[in-house]
Amino acid sequence: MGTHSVNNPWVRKLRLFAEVSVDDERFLNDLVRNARTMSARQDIISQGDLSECLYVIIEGAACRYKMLPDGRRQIMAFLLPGDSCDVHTFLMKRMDHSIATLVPSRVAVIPRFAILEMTEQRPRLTRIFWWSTMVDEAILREWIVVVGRRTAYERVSHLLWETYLRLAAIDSTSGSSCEVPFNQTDMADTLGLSLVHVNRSVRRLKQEGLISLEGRRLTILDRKRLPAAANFDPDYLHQVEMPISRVAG
Amino acid sequence: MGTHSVNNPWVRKLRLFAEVSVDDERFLNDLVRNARTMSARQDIISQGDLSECLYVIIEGAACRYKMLPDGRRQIMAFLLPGDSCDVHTFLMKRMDHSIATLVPSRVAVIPRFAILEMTEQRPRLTRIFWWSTMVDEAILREWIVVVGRRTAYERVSHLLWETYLRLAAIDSTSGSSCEVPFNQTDMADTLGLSLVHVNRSVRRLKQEGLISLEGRRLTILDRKRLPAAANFDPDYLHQVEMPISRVAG
DNA sequence: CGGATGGTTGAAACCGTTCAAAATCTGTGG
DNA sequence: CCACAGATTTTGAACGGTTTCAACCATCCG
Repeated sequence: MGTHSVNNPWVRKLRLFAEVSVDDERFLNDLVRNARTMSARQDIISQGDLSECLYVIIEGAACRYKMLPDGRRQIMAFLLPGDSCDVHTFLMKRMDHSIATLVPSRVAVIPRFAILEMTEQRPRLTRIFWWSTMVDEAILREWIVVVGRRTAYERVSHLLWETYLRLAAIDSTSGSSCEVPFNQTDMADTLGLSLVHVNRSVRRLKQEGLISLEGRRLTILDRKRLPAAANFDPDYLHQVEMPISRVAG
Repeated sequence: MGTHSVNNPWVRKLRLFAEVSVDDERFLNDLVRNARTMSARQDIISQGDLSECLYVIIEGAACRYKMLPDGRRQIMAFLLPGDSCDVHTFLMKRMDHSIATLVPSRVAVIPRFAILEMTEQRPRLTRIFWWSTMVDEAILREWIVVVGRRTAYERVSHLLWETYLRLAAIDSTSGSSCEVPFNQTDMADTLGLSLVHVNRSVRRLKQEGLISLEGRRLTILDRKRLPAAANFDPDYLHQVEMPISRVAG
């Protein structure tokens, strides 16, 4: 009935980087027990809040975003099951951005003292945790290249391929298909484009036979040409090379 | 002759976040002794390199950047005296981006074992260090909003004001003037704009009496209207509020 | 003084936006 | 099973911010 160890997406995510001991796993499972159920499009934390807990996505998906005074929105990250708002963040007094669910989700709320306990008593686990935040940062850097120096067509290809790879790493794909956590409006606010132009770029990708996308169901039709269209750098996701060969029995 | 403690910009930078003990200061001063002198426009580390050391800018300035196969460049961060490529980075095997000097610089090269020693024996210092990487990340996130959702005019204003504030925090301004570490081509590659359009936005800022910019000499002529033009969020730099009141005697 | 680097300007072309409307899909309640 | 509202996707047409191309100018420095 309760959460099974193997079903704890946090553990599964961290396993992408290194072995997690049975004891560490128990520790993480305890932390995850009281997960909060949230509906779609709800703030987990809002800009200006004091962040006193660490949030980990157990099920569903969320995004980090910022609003400009006139209503323009920019999404700066997607959080998938096993992802957390970085350890750092909650050490800072005030949030300088918001995090909101994109779909109905379950979010574990981990009190500050538990993390402090971890950093003091579980150095190995802490290091694995660090590693995962490094990858988050690498993604952030790559996104700057995406919005700063890529065309609309490249941007859309890039986001779709990256998302597919990230979902694949946590076993959330079936074959060449997956359920992306965003709609086209979200894509626009992520890529620094207008909704209309995102739609046209998607259309072109469909017409060229690289993808199919119906609602949130994405299917990769050409695993070579899609990343090529994005000018995709195969290196920045670091971890993704392992998980593919990882394939638990 | 040698580097004086008070002149160690690394210590000065970390002092923006919290007290640094005399002993910790000595430790940092030792690390900084053998700084490497570099000319302008030279890679400190290149994409693909194994990063085995931590680099700290002692004098001058550098930038983190990434190239696309066809030569497009995107700058993802400016590193000022006291800044380091994050602790994280050098724990990763391969660099997924490059770091290069922008002007003649001195760069401290700190071996891996020294950092490991620090993280194990100097928890307080390690925490301060962490804090500073948090701010770097916050800047990174803000830059995504800059390139993703702001107009050219806003972007240029934003970069100039942010740079002025960061230089002010490390006592590298004289009154309303400072020496920015980049030229207009660098600005273009930072803001996701063409050189020509950066130039026009700068011209407009001059005409409107918000700034003066001759070569790299920037003077803020209107401390209210410049950040307003940028839609500047006063919060994301977190640390800057302290340093201003800090004013060492 | 000549060569290099960085800044400035004009005109035309283009990529992406904006505005506006229609089509499709989903869930809800009658 | 249908009607209806709300959200999301799709399409067309006109506009405009930004880029590109192509000069020209200024400054620095050996």
